[in-house]
Amino acid sequence: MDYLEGLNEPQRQAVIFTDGPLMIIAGAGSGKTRVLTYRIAHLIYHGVDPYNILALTFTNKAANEMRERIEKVIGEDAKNIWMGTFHSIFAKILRIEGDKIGYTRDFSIYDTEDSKSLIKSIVKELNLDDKLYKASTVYSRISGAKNRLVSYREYNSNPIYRADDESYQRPEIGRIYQIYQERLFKANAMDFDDLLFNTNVLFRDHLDVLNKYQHKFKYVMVDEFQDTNISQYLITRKLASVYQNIAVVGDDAQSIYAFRGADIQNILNFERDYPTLKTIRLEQNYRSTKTIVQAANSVISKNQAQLKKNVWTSNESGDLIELVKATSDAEEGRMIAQSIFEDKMQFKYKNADFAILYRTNAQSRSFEEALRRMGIRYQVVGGLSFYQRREIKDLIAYLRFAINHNDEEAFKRIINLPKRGIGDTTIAKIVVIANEHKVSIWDVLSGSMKYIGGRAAIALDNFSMLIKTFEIAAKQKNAYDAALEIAKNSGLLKELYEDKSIEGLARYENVQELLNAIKEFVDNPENEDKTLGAFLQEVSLLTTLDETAEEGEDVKDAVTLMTIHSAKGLEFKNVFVVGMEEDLFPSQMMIGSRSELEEERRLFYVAITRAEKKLTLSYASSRYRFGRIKDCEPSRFLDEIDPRCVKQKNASIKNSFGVGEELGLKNLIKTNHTTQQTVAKKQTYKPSPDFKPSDTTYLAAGMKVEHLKFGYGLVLEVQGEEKDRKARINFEEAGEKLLLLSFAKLKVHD
DNA sequence: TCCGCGCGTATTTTT
DNA sequence: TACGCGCGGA
Repeated sequence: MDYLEGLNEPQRQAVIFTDGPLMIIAGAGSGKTRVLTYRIAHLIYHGVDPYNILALTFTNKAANEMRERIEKVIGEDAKNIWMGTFHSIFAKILRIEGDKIGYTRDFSIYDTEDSKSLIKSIVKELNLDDKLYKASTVYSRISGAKNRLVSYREYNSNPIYRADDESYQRPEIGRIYQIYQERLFKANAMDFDDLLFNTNVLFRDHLDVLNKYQHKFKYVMVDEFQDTNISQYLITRKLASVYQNIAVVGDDAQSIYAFRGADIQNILNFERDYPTLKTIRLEQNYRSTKTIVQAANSVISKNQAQLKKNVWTSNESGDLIELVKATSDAEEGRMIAQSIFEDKMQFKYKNADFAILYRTNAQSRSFEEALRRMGIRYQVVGGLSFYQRREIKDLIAYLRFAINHNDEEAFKRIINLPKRGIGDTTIAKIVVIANEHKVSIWDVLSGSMKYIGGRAAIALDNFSMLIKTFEIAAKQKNAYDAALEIAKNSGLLKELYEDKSIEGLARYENVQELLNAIKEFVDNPENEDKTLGAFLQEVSLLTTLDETAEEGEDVKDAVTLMTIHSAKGLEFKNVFVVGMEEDLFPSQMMIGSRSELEEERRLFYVAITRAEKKLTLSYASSRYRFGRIKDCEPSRFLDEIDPRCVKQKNASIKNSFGVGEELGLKNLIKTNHTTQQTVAKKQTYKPSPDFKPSDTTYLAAGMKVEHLKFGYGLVLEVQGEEKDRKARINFEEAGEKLLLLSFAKLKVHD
């Protein structure tokens, strides 16, 4: 059993303790994946049928990686392990067993966009105020309920929920929830949360089914246990209740998905539910330098809610953490890019040894620009997924509708695409009629003469005939041939082809790329089922993170840019955690309560612990956000790091003069904050009530800011020694340009 | 029904 | 900024 060699004692324990409940508390960098991999290999090596193993991971990527690693140890058998995300595994089971709860195997999976769109239509139909009942608010409320296994019936019968909603002036959420659920069901569709919720229902109401899977999954493993919600926890508990061979691996310090219903409470419940539980702590960090581990520990120790553990390392001390202060987001980008460039030169690093981590996707821009300018290759992970692009969603909607004629959201997307002269009025009418007559959308469509009549009926009739041919294609042909036929005959491909704009060209190529992906799916010998339905199943649960994993063939040497959330589970030699500013990180929306702040702190902990050798933290003293410049304070998290781990590196310019104060411009920009909207609209500057003439600011050396105009940029008309001088300052680069101005000033004095 | 314009407003993380 | 929505004209 050579795979046991090289493991430390707790790791070895975690691998060989196979029978009975086990909880592995795995600190960052403690070799968790290795342990999980060997554990599964160990089971199979000792005669356990891979088919009896269920391994639940957080991302598809994690599952695939683990499968590959297990394959290296035990070979082909690894293919038969049931390994995947909660959502994909239970979607698979629901495909098989869904008929018992009223779904067919072709049910659609609504993504968040579909769900919100459905909520939007319901709010409209109920004539509710869509400002009050914003789709995102309603969605998160419903989602939260489902993750706690609260059905709409309970929601509506329990006065607590209603009282809560009423306190926010939204008493109708329960009603929307009910209609939303009914509409999903009618559409033969489930949203993400339903995949878990309905699995719970299935196992609760159909003991024979539960029994079948309880006996099938003799060994259950859950990775990233700290990120599971109640709904997921209950599923695993049920599944493991016969054999009790359940092993969970997690780190409470890395729980960063509470916003999605993840509950650290699960760890505590786990101890309560399994009195014979064995707990193993993996505390030795193999990844990072002493400095980084120490910094991470010092930060996380500020949290009250945590399990005690002592992460340590025998690695070398390594470099101090560098703290970079920049004056603007643009400068931050340049400084980081410069730093990467220098480190590459000095230490012969590859691009791929660097990662830039940020709190929000929108922050990637300044780094992209700076890296591009320096000719450093980079890849941005996350953001808008390929499968979320409009044209891709459009074609997929056609494919979905060909298979599931009741898919309301797919229907709404494609019915008038390309234009068929069927407008919003008709679409709304169809939906309303379907609901009033208690028939499906498809019934209304195919019987349009009866239900609608008139001119629209002809168009609808043609459409339903078209869909029927697609249905036949989907049934008789393989996924690729069917998709190609649909893309062509729907007119979608033609319309995109005729759009010769740059975006249009890109969209056409994207659709081609989707078709290629379907072709690959069909050609892949590992896929037995080559139907369109099978492809859609694969695709509906893919995320942005999975895409980069699949592009593995042409791995380019690139700096990685991504959010901290996406970085979980990854490691890089050099990590930059950027935008370390109060309100940005921790995010201003998150610091309402202690627990929210603590989640942000865990996020910071995750960021720090991605680094192996060198960690750099940066922040800007002013930042361009949402079309305006904002003064920024350094993040409180910076003060929480053990000061012995940090050394400062200032922007060279920033030292000489503070942008705002020195030039008096801070006031002006601040004043402008209060009148932002007006300014943007009228394109002229309107002083706010507290803007007194005395606020007119002297730049220096007789340059007087006489007049301010805000439009696309900030226009300063400067009067003084150089009477006619005007400086046009683009908002985006204001920080930088203002500095240039002050340089100019100095030169005058010379 | 469709299209374009202008306005207002939202800004987190992802299965 | 950038996106979505509503309104008005064709």
